[in-house]
Amino acid sequence: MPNTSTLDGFVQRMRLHSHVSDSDEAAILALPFLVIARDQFAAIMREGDETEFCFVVLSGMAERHRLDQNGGKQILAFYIAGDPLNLDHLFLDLADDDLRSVRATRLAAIRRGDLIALMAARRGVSEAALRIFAVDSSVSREWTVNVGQRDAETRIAHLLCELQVRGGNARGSERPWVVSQYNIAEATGLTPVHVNRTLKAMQRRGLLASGRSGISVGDWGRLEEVGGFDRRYLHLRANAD
Amino acid sequence: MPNTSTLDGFVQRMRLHSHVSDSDEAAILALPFLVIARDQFAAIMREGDETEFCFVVLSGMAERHRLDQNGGKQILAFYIAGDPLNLDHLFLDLADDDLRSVRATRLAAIRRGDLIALMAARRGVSEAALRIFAVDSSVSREWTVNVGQRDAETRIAHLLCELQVRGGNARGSERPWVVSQYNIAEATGLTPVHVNRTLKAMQRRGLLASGRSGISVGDWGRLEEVGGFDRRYLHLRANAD
DNA sequence: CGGGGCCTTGAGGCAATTCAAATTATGTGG
DNA sequence: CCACATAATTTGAATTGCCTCAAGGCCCCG
Repeated sequence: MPNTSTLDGFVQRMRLHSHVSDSDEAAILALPFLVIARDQFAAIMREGDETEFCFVVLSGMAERHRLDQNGGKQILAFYIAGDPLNLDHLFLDLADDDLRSVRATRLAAIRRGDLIALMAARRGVSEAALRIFAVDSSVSREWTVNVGQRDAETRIAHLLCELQVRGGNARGSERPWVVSQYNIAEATGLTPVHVNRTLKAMQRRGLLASGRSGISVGDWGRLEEVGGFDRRYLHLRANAD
Repeated sequence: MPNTSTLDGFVQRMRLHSHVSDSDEAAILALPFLVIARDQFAAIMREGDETEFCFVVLSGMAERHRLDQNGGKQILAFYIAGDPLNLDHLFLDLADDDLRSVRATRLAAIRRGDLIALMAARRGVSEAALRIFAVDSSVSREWTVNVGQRDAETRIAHLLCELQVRGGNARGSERPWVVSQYNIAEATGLTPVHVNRTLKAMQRRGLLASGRSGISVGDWGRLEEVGGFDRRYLHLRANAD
């Protein structure tokens, strides 16, 4: 279990994709940061804001979304403990998306300049951070495929598989998801009504199970199959150390 | 007009987002590269390939796509002259998407190690390249919004606006698009049949005009409006120098 | 015990798909 | 430069997956 008062989870996230040396780890843990607490559905950053901080989830969950002209809202990413929210802001001066908490959440706010300086000083940190950035862009493209090419059940199954695997439940534990059906709708480009109907149908067929604290995996193998889920796009290392 | 035998276009692309010094420009132009020629619809890289080269479009057009289980194909990006195709491959060892030419295309293939070395040696080059990477990921997210939230006409209008602006036709010249209706369908998550019907309807209303060499802008202002197009996500500098 | 999220269900409508085929461009070899 | 092959666009008819609108039920929490 990562220490949720430090950047330990950030290092663990890096280790999903990269080798991180002990000295690089120590340097990351020595980064100064502010702890930011947010209630459910609270803004972290807004489109157009100046990019001063990079955020890392300490506990809870956050999302990135973009609004379009017609009032539509598309969630573009979910961030769980250890995930950086906005590495892109290391290279851009203005935010192009909104960042929001999905539930009560604590974040580490690292000064952009501090992280840039550390990356300039330490090649290993730079590579690990940029690899996360590259992986996140791969995940983002998978979401485009999800909403562009797949029907409702497939979209939902795929999203739920991703959340399980990223959450460390490699084969789909019974641990329930903590996203609402509204969140699923906003992430998959469906209406909440249709998400509900589809989830119900998936429960009836045993793909999903309903516990008291939310929906959980019913049959992981079939869920992966239905979702067309192939975790290669997550670029997980074979042997995390 | 960029010199299509050199990396001049790549520097120009950088200058859409960043200031590039003369010495950085000279260093980029001095990078060794191979020229790769491809006919229409020819593979440049495949998912699973090892990442040895970074490609830059010298002339023509390329795309990135991903296939899903059900045979669906989602185009995730179009690349025009000056655009790097795969900066993500600087940080990953295996390709997660397919890269293909959209028509007859010439590419510069730069050894990954050469570009990494230049970026390590020159902060300005590193910043300019990473900023392109960040902008491309913003564009990618806009595509997710496009297929997730907008109806057929809006999606198509938005895509066409983006191609006009990125192609340097700031206010929508009469220069026709060079993508086929199939390409538009694959990029917008629609069927070619429906793309065709929608394009026809847009022509009837004067949004688009049909010349002999393809479809072109009819009414740029209304096209932007219909597409809900706001170019901020492209992160273009106010004054390109 | 009452209010506000969130989930659930029903009925009807429509945007986009599927399947099928005709027409128009594009290109190529004789 | 024409004949033929191939690709790209166009049109029609029928179907459907998902949306819209509307209302009711559950459960947590003050």
